[in-house]
Amino acid sequence: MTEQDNGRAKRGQRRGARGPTVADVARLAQVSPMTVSRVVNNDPKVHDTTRAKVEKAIAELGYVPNLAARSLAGGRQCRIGLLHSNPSAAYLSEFLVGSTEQANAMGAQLLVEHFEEEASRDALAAKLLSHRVDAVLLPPPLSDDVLLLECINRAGMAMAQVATGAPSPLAHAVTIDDEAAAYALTTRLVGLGHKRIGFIGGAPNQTASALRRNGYRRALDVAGIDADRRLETTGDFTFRSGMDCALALLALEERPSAIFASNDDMAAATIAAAHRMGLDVPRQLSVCGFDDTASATNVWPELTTARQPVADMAREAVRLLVDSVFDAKARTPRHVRVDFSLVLRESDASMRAS
Amino acid sequence: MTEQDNGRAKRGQRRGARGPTVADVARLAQVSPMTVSRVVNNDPKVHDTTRAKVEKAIAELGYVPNLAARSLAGGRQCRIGLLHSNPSAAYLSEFLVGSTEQANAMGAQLLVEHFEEEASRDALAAKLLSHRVDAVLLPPPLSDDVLLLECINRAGMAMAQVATGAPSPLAHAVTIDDEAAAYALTTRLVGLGHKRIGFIGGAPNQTASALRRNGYRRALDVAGIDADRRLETTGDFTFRSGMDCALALLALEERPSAIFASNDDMAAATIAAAHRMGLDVPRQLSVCGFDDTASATNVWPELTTARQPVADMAREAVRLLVDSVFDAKARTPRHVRVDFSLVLRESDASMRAS
DNA sequence: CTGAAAGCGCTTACAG
DNA sequence: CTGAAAGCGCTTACAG
Repeated sequence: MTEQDNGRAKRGQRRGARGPTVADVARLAQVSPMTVSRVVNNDPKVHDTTRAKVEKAIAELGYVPNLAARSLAGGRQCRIGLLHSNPSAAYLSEFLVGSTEQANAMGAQLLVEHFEEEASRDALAAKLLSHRVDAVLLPPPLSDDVLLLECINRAGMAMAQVATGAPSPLAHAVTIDDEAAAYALTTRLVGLGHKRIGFIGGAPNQTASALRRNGYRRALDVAGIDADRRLETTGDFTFRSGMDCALALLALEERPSAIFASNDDMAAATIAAAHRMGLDVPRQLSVCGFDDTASATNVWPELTTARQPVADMAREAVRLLVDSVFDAKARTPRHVRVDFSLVLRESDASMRAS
Repeated sequence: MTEQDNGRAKRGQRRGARGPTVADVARLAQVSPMTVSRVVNNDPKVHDTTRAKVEKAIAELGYVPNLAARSLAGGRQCRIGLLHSNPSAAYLSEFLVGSTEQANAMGAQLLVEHFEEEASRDALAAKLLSHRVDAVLLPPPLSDDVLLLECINRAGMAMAQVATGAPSPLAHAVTIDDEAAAYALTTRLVGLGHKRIGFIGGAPNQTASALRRNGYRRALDVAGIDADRRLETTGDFTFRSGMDCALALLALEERPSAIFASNDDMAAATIAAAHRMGLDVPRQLSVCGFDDTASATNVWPELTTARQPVADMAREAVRLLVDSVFDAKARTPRHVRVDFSLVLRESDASMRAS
């Protein structure tokens, strides 16, 4: 040992231990770093004996791969831009939880960006590109913005539309069967004896709105109830619009005995409107919502509604995007449909002696 | 050129262009990569002329630093664990938006983890550690979980408590002045002529609850109104608890003419309770909330409330954490207090001929 | 099925 | 104020 080797750090040398690396694991398992990498990445070609040795060493050292090194070496980095403009905080919250979770699990980076209707779509695409975004996640209502889809597609980024009623050939899509869910809920109201069932539609620029309306109409049709167009109103998914529609419906000469609102916020508003007019829910008016967000249980009585698994849908969409970024074969747009369910609470009841 | 240099890729060579690198910028600007790095990282020692040249080259090439390479080389990686158990989706949504935004801006990775009261704190700390989490972000009510704070502290991770009433010496804290906000709101009600003002407190295990109660009491005291303990109730920040408390208050012999609820969900429930009893809000009952989350505008009438800038508070907390991970000097716990504001809407009114 | 070499894009630690 | 060298921890592209 010369004096120079000693005492002070060598040139170019770095400080600080930062946990075990592939090299440490390789040494302990008596294999090459390459083999450790294979085990970590589930390469099926590794021999079982070797794999066991490596896994033992990994457990012993508490090895966790360094994501930064992995994405640098792999040349693969996946940045997903999550664009939101959704006025419903309850929806967005669930969506964010699901998507961040999945993005972390898959080693992707999530950039959350607010997008205003009035903003320029081209400027947005340019911004995403400058942030090196590979793929874009679109919750409603942006999942239905055709101009935006085209713009992002031109910029060469992959896309996933969540909860759209009109999956684009340019994008992945994750949806529930909105028509069937609305049909099921309306049929339930019919089953409870309701014949005059009011409808509050969602924003016309969201394609799912039309599907829900179709489901409502079909249920009435199947039940042999004559459609009365005066019972159909159109809101925009906000509480305020729900209030307006509900007041209009309740002011009708022949007042409906039940109202199906196309989301929970508007259903909550319907209950508020009923109370405002001195009507008891559900005794004098049954109300159903849609989505089963937090709003469904932040009213009294709590809402009977169709549950849309928002967090799961966000996870699935992230999975589709990450796969298409990392694997060219997964680039073909896929449409995944997940199950909805009916959640029965206290806002609806059967038509007895009214 | 030999035949071998040509035609096929050299050994060890990687594929695909992935955007300009420091080397590209350096070449164009005719400086070393090192200088480019300095400019990008705002090193003040770079000469202005040099800096200008480099910045021009950066703009020309549209250079964006590769975060993976940066954190690998820098040896600095910052992973922040966001632990949540908040039942309020409206609050969580804002919190998530703010924290993800800031984490991205600072090149930190955010891991979002749900934590149940019943779960083991030690197991949680172990899990965070195994995910290489450097710092933990705690929104309420976890920001008040002293056992959790101790546990995370023992594991050596930095922490930030958001919206706590009791900043720990072990953690950073970002708060508003809850006492002052509650005082301001109650004083407003007094100014409107109310003398019997009901109070719905938040969960007793959240320290901010006591502060809000103190503010309420002090306002009455300053106004010279005798405190009547029957007007004080305790909820747990959920809609349901707000409903129970409001019904109890409205069943009082001498009914209050105003109710101040410690968050918006409970205030919304108070309005529902009033309607349920046939009382007009605000004509027969004034109601105030706290937080100004989405719930404040998802009721009719919309709530007068104290605005807590949740997203900004989350951003500030992330900033404190990232700084303490990267800079030993920033490790000393800091307490940042941000401003609240009063948002006046339609749920309160002056006491006229009742 | 396994390994040796080179490289991903940046920054640290020096030395001028 | 600026630069040459080495290294961060992993994976790609080969070659056995």
